[in-house]
Amino acid sequence: MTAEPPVPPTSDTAGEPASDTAGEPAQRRRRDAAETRQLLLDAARQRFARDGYAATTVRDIADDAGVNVALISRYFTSKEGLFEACLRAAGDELRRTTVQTPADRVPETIARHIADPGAAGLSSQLSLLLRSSGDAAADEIRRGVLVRSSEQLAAARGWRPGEPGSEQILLRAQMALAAGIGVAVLRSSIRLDPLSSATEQDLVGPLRDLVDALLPPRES
Amino acid sequence: MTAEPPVPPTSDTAGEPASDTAGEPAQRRRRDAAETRQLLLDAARQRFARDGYAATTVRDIADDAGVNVALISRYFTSKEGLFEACLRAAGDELRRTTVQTPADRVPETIARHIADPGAAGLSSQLSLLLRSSGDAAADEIRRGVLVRSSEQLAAARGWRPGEPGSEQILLRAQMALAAGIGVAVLRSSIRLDPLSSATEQDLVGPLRDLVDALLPPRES
DNA sequence: CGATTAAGTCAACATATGTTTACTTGCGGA
DNA sequence: TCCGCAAGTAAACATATGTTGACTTAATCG
Repeated sequence: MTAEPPVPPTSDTAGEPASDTAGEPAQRRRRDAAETRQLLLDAARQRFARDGYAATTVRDIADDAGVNVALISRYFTSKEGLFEACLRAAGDELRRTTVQTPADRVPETIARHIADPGAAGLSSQLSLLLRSSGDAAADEIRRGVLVRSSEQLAAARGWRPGEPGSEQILLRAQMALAAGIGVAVLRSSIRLDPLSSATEQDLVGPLRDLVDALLPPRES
Repeated sequence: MTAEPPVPPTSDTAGEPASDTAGEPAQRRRRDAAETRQLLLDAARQRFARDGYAATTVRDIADDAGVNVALISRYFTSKEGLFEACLRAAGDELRRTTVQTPADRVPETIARHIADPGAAGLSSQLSLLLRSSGDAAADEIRRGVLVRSSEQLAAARGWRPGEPGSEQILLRAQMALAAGIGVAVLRSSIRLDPLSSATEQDLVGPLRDLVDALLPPRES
């Protein structure tokens, strides 16, 4: 329950990039634990983000990935373990996406990634962040990701930890994050029109207005 | 599958108000189909909103309501049917809450209701709206509720159906709705601090900024 | 008061699902 | 080339869950 058993070399982003949609990638090496692990991770993230944790079965994930169900238990201990791995990956991806953006460019960056309809995009990662498995460990991971993300966003707009008046800024950053997540879900999972068919061009303006209103670039 | 069988007089908001939290309401008439139906509806909405559809079992709901499991099938045909009834109720409640607010007061109204932590509050109804059962009928109901709500909000800010340039306004209204839902979920389900411990006072300012930025009170 | 009917209970069933165990197969080094 | 071991497979198991049907109990009406 504590030790992750045979776990392959944990190389993120395996050699063969997972094909975007159905159909295995041209030809894959017939036996490659790292790649198989990654295939499972990608399939799981997509399912979990779109359908939620409980509605997703391990057989669904295994079929999507084109591998055997038992490998989920082997590589991730359990369905819970796989979910936690997805959350961790989402956290990494989120950090990788938004870190080192010039601070005043943050809203556009977010907007551009939210607009991306791809299954591997940030939109999918954001949706994942409000899925819950009921497991305490997973909840803790998700909370950590959300806290870090909102702090990062808040820091770009003048928030400093502990500084008395600036707690407001963190609160507003969390609301901006919540808004982004809400938009992502209504777009990709619920498919509400015209929101879901809006292009990046359509979204970037309103999203900038939203973020700037919550987190004014200058003083609060 | 099409006819809702014995269905009692469908009196909404039964005589005995459902107790807010655990513990049956003082004394209830021992056999009252309408009240039982309402108890189930309340318990189900709460569970569905907090935990999602698949993660909620009919036995959970029945236990919360203090009634027998079989009554769910009797009164709502199936778990799906109960979920659809919850969505319909959320739609009614949402309409009832936001209709006939002076248009410029909409953000405060929404803010005040989102801030309400009560299980019966609008916050719970909003959270419910992004839960999915995978069933097409339920999806259609939810889409209808979301469309009506966003159109109502958009209309308060100058949107007129079909009018060419005003499609923008509808899009922005949907983003505002998405933001509200995101905030509600992060507050009540995910419990992200400091967002989840913020008071109505803390929320109303940022929320007004958010709505006004997306939907300027005057011209677009 | 007695019978009729609706409201509620109980137990069982069929199935879906997470997980494990024993087995097979292909890869890589000696 | 051959052997050992990791990678993958298949089938079975235990359990949880939605639903049903037969039964019991309390209201209501004559």
